[in-house]
Amino acid sequence: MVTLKQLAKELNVSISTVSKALNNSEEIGEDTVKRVKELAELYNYKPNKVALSLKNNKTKTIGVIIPNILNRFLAKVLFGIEREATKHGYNIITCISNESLEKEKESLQLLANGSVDGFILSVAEESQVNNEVEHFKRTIKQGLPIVMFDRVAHDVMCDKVIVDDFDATYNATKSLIEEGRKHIVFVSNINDISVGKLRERGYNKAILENGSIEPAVLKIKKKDDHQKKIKTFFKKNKSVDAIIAADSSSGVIALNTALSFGLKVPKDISVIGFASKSDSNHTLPKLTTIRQHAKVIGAQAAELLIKRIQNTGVEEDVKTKIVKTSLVKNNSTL
Amino acid sequence: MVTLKQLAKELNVSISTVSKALNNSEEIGEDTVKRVKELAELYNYKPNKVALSLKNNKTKTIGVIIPNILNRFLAKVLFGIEREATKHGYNIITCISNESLEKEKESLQLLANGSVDGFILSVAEESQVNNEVEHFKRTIKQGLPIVMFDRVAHDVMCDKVIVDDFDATYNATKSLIEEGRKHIVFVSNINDISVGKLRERGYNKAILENGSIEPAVLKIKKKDDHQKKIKTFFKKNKSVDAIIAADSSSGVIALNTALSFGLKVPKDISVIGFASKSDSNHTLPKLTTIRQHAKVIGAQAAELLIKRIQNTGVEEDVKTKIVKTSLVKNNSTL
DNA sequence: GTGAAAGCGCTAACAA
DNA sequence: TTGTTAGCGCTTTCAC
Repeated sequence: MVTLKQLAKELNVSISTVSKALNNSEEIGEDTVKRVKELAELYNYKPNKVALSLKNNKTKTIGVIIPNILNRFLAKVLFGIEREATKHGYNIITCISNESLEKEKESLQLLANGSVDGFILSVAEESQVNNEVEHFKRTIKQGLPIVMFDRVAHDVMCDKVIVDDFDATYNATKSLIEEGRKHIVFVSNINDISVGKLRERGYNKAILENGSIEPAVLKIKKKDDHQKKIKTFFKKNKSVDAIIAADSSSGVIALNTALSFGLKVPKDISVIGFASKSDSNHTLPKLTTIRQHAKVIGAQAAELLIKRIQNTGVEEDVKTKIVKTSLVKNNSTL
Repeated sequence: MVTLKQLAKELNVSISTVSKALNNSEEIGEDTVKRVKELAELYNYKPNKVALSLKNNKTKTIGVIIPNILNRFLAKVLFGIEREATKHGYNIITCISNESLEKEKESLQLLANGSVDGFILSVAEESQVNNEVEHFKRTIKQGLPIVMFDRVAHDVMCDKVIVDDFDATYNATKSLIEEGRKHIVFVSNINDISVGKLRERGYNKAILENGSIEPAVLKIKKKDDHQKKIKTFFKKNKSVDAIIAADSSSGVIALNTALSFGLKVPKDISVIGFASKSDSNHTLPKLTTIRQHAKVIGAQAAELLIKRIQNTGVEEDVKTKIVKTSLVKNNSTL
C-alpha cells in the first residue's frame, strides 16, 4: 500500500500538501492538486483505514453477534444488516455466539477494544435462559451502543427491533379456527427463548378465546430426533387436524409426516409454519408460512445503530421498532 | 476506553512504564508492575486494537467474501471460518457479493485499504461466468493473500480448498447403477458455476462407463419455478427410477414430488442429493446425501490463510487442499 | 500556496 | 528501574 509519505517524497512536496490536495482543499494550487492526484491514481492510493480510525476514533465498523448462522432467519437478518451497513459505508465484523453466554461475552469484550463503533446482536439462548444481561449493560456504559433484534433483553436500555410474535401466532391460530379446525396443535423447538414463549402465548390466547378447543402443545428439545418425536405424536393423536409450528423446521417436518400417514393436506389437516420462501418449497403442497421479513429487520437494526453512532452526545430515547409478520397463504391451509 | 496515557497520569509514571509493566517486561520493578496492573484491572484496560494495528501493520482481521449467505453450505463454511479464526485470535469482516462481480470487486477494493490481512472467498457466479479474475490478481499483487474455497478460479495462483465434486457424483451415480437403476437423472440448478459443471461430469463419466444407460440431465434456472419444473419433468418421464441432485434444494423437492406422484421411495425410485443433515430431515424417508463437510472446509481455509499471513516473506508454493465428500446413506436409496 | 508540527494509542530502541 | 523519543499513516491547526 502506498502512503502519503511516499507520494510526498516522489513529488518533492510535504505530506500535508499531498493530504490537502487529495481532499480538495482550497489552499492548494491547481496544478499541484493535479500532479498529486495523477500520481495517487497511478499508484492506486487509498487512505489507510486503520490510520483514519485511530485519528477519528471511529472505525466505521459494526460488530454483529449472531447466535447461529445456520438458522435461516438469522442468516437472512445478517444479509439485511450487511446490505444496509455497506450502503452507509460501514463494514461488519461477524461473531457467532453459538447460543453460548461465554462466547457472547467474549465477543463483546474482544470487540470493545476499539474494533467497532457499536453492536447489533440477537441474545444467545444461554444468556436468555440465565437471564444474564450485565455484559450488555457494561458495553453500553463503555460508550458502545447496542441494537438488539428478535431475541432481545427487555431489561437492557437500548434500541430494539422485534417481530410481532404474539400477534403472529394469535392471528394464525385464529385463521385455523375459522377454517373449522378442532384439534389445533402448537409445535415448537424453541421453548426456551423469548420469541418462542411469545409465540406460544399468542397461540394460547386464540385458543382460550375460542373456548371450545383444547390447547395442545408439543415441545421438542434440541437433542430430540425431530422427525421421530413428531411421528410419535401423530400416532398417539389421530384427531389432530391443524398444526402451527413456531420454528422453521417443525412445520416442514410435520407436513411431510402427515402426508406419510396418508393424511391429505390441507383437506384432513392444515399446517402453518414460521419459515422463509425457500423452506416452503420443501413441501408439497407448499407450506403456508408466517414470514418475518428478516432482511427488513436487519436493515432497520443497522439503520438504528448507525444513527445512534452518528448522534453520540445527543441523548435520545431508546426506540423499539416492531416489524410486522405476514401470513402467506400457500396450499397447506384451506 | 481507558488509555495508557490516563493510567500513566493517575500513577505518576510514564506511558512506556505502564506499557512495559502490562507486557510483563523484565525491566520494570515488581511493585510498579503490581500497581499498574491493579489500576488497569480496575479500569478494565484493553489495548486499543486500532493503535496496535497501525503500529504492527497487521489487523488480525480476515476479509471473507461470500456469494450468498442464504446458501446453507456457504453459511456453514462461514461458521467454520469464524471458529477457526477466533481460535487464532482473528476477527472476520464479512462481505456478501450476492453473486455479483461488481460487488465482489468493490469488497476486495474496500478492504484492501488496510482493513484486513488477507481474504477468504468463494468466487461469485457472475465472475465465474465472465471468467473475470483480474481483481483477484491485483489484490494478491498488493500483498494481500487470498484463499479460495469451493468455487475457485484456477487461473489465479493462490491457496485453495475444494471439494472432490467430480468423484462425489461419480461414486454416487455408480452406487445408483449398482442398485440396478436404469433411468438415472441428474438434476441441477447450478449449471453455470464451476462445481456444478464438475458434478455433471462425474455423473456423465459413471453413466458412460456403464454404457447401457442413457444420460439425462435436467437443468433448472434461477428464475424457474423449482417445484413446477421438476413436476413437469416427472410427468413426461414416467420411467425415471433414480435422481441425483447437484444442489441442496433439488434433492428435497425431487423426493417430495416423487412421493406426491404416488411413487414409493426408495422402492420405485432412489434419490441422492447434496445436502446437510438438517436438509435431509426435510424429507420422509430421510434423504441420502452427499456431505461436503462445510465446516472443515472453512476451518482449513482459515488455517491456510493464517499460516500464509504469518509467513510473509517466506515464498511458499500455493497449496490446494481437497476435502473429500462422504455419501451418507439414509432411506431414500436401497 | 506550502510546510512544520501535534496528536490519535501503542511499542521499543535508546538514554538516563 | 524508569523515562524520552520516534514512528506507524493520517488530518488539521498554525506559521511562513
